[in-house]
Amino acid sequence: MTLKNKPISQQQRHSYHHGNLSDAIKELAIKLIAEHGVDGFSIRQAAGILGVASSAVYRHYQDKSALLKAICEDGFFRLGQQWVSLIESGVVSMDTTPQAMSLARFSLGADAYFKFATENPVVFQLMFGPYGTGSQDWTLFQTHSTDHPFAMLCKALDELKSAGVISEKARENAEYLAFSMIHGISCLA
Amino acid sequence: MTLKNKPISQQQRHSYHHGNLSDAIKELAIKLIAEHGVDGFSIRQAAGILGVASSAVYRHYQDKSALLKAICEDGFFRLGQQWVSLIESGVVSMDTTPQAMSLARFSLGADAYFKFATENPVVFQLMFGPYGTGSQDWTLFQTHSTDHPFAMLCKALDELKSAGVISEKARENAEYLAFSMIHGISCLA
DNA sequence: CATAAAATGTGATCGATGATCACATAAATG
DNA sequence: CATTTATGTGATCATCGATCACATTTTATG
Repeated sequence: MTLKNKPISQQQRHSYHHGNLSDAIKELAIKLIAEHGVDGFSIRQAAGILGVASSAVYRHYQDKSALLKAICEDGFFRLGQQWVSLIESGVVSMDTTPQAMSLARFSLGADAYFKFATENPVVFQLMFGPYGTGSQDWTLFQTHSTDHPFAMLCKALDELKSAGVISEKARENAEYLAFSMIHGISCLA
Repeated sequence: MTLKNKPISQQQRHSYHHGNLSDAIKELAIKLIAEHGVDGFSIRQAAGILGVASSAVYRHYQDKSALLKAICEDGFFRLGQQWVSLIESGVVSMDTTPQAMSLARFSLGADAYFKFATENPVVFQLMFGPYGTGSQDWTLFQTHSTDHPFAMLCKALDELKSAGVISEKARENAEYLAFSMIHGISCLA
């Protein structure tokens, strides 16, 4: 969803319209889930804290699971962003050979992934839980946005192949193996 | 919990006492969760299917989460069992060197883990979800039973070190890395 | 600017759920 | 056989997710 226009910090007093309920409830949900667990989280309670009727939430999300899924989408988006910004931060600018470049880029992906998992444990668990990729549909993975972590991983692997760091054979379906390893490591962090 | 005495298949008609509600509800829960998801599962519905009052379930489990946690414990127990039986199946008996032995044993652990994940997707997801190791307490990991998968992994790694396959340095905290990798790979299967 | 349309929030309400209770019945024990 | 313990029943409560007609605010349109 990529953050709306209005400032979040502004605790606007009761003016019938909340102004940014769509984002505020996602933010609050993450906090509440961290405290009371996923199934300890209720839309009613969250709405109450925000000083809003629970039914108002359903203007923005069809469902409780839709809200949680939206949080997951945010997570994938932010993870991709952090990966990009890590690459663009110029850490690899000193390297010269394409081999070293592609390797560094790949490694930065793992770093971003790991960092995200440790800094956003709730969202991370949600992303790969029943509401994220663990859900029935894999739409969260099938996005073709170039910013999507999975797409970026594929690109990083392609670069590794082009640079000759890994063989054509090793490249085949390597995204699943690489993703699994990075994910597994991040899981227990 | 390791399976009670009575046969499960026997669909005993209404005799006030169910006879094996404790196990039957776990078994049914796994099926229902596979169909309707974790939060689509309700104790009432499950009890109804078993022809029993929902309150009866609370004689065996304090809580809904207690029921799910029990399913996770079963999962860890069975996973450990399958690992052991895989080792004892004699697949490695032909190898002679301790190096090859320890390596084979380690590899069998990964096999068992992967096999379990693919054959029991619901339980596996539960085991590492909010009710398993993802929950607040890590008691499911802190068990000192030698049959526990994590304990067995540590043993397998110790064997690798003793056999000289890996160095003392590489052994340090390797259980976390190894477990993470195996887990990550099994996750996406 | 006025007013219609769209977006957002309200309060009431429904059925289902998790959980607890006193009570009933079966099984185990001596 | 009698008593204790394990197990199941039905009623009940508060809470939840979700939907509804209606109210209010914002936005767009003539």
